[in-house]
Amino acid sequence: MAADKPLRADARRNRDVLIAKAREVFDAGDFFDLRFDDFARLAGVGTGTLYRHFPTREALAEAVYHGEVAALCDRARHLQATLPAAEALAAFLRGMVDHIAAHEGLARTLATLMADRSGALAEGSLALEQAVTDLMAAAVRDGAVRDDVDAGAVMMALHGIGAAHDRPNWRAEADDVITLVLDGLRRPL
Amino acid sequence: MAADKPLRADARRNRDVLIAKAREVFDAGDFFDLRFDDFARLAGVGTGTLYRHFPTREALAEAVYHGEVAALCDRARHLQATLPAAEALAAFLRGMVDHIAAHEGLARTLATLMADRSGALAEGSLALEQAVTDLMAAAVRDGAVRDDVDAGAVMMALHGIGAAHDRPNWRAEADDVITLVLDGLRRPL
DNA sequence: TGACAAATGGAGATGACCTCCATATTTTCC
DNA sequence: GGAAAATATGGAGGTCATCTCCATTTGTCA
Repeated sequence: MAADKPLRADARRNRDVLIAKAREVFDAGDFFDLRFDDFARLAGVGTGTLYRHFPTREALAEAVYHGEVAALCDRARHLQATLPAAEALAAFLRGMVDHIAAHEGLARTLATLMADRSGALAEGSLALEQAVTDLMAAAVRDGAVRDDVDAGAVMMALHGIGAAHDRPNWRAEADDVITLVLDGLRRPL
Repeated sequence: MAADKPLRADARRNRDVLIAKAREVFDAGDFFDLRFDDFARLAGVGTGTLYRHFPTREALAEAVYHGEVAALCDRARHLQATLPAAEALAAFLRGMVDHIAAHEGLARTLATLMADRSGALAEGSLALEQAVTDLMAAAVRDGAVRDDVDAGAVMMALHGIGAAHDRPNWRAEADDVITLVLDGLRRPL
């Protein structure tokens, strides 16, 4: 996973085009209506090129997801540096809901692909989970959050939010989940 | 959705065989490794018969899911009739985790299919959501649970649990999610 | 029992996915 | 700068799962 070989110039260009186009199509929610071959044409490359760069739909999604996760992790670090721990955690989780709401198609597409039992996308989540772990650890140190529950549970709840994007009352319910999690995380008693 | 036409005897028999076999295959987790046509043969019917009864994999899953939901709803009613409201709610949610754990393959299969943006399975969840709504309403009446969060949020959290079945530490994290939800549901302050 | 309706099953059309390789582009080395 | 080696391209076509269609079988009702 460490050293990606130095890609040739045209290869790198095509790869970037594919990822950019994929993000676009994901966000529009049209990904599953599209033959994979047609996606290649849409991006202006041959099918062979598409398959060499991304052997499966999941591989493509993983690449898109990476960018997403990186941005979220940056936000987490920024919040942690500028706010008291408990507030940083709350702001991050509330912000996740905003973010998911703003990229509904993307979230839905990623959630769908994540469900296919490849587990490929789960690896991409590790960085995100680490960010949540850090936020929580800081809050525990401040005594604002219980220490007997770890980030995995929060990730599960977030996953539930992301996967349920077709519920009619999604936004309010998503906010409620975060409320429950945050209130549940305050030490009981 | 109301009046299912009276099925002919052989049709009903085949339908039942298909559902039974599907549950079996789901539970073994082999559903996606299997050509749909081969599933027909496995159940001892022709492909035409399979497709007439269940036009898609999702339709088949929905039928299996119905049975599952019905059983869970019965359990909810039983708990509600025999325990104080708050305990009934807690027992039900804890029991959901047990149930999912005991039918890992089934849960994973249903979660995967549910993610495919058909929303077909979501309808099947309505009865389950109603059961949770009832349990929560009773607990609110007892003053044991806050009244500003409704069942939808709990459903989301449960969905997250069911969808994340490949996490290495699944069981502990699932229990933690329930803990957070239950503690979050106690009135804050 | 006969006649009508409902259901069956599997052969074959359809179309998505992916491989393969002759050609084109980039890089390296003198 | 140019030739050889290495790397990447694209799209034609093979493969295989999905789904349709209808001649035949099975069940129902009077």
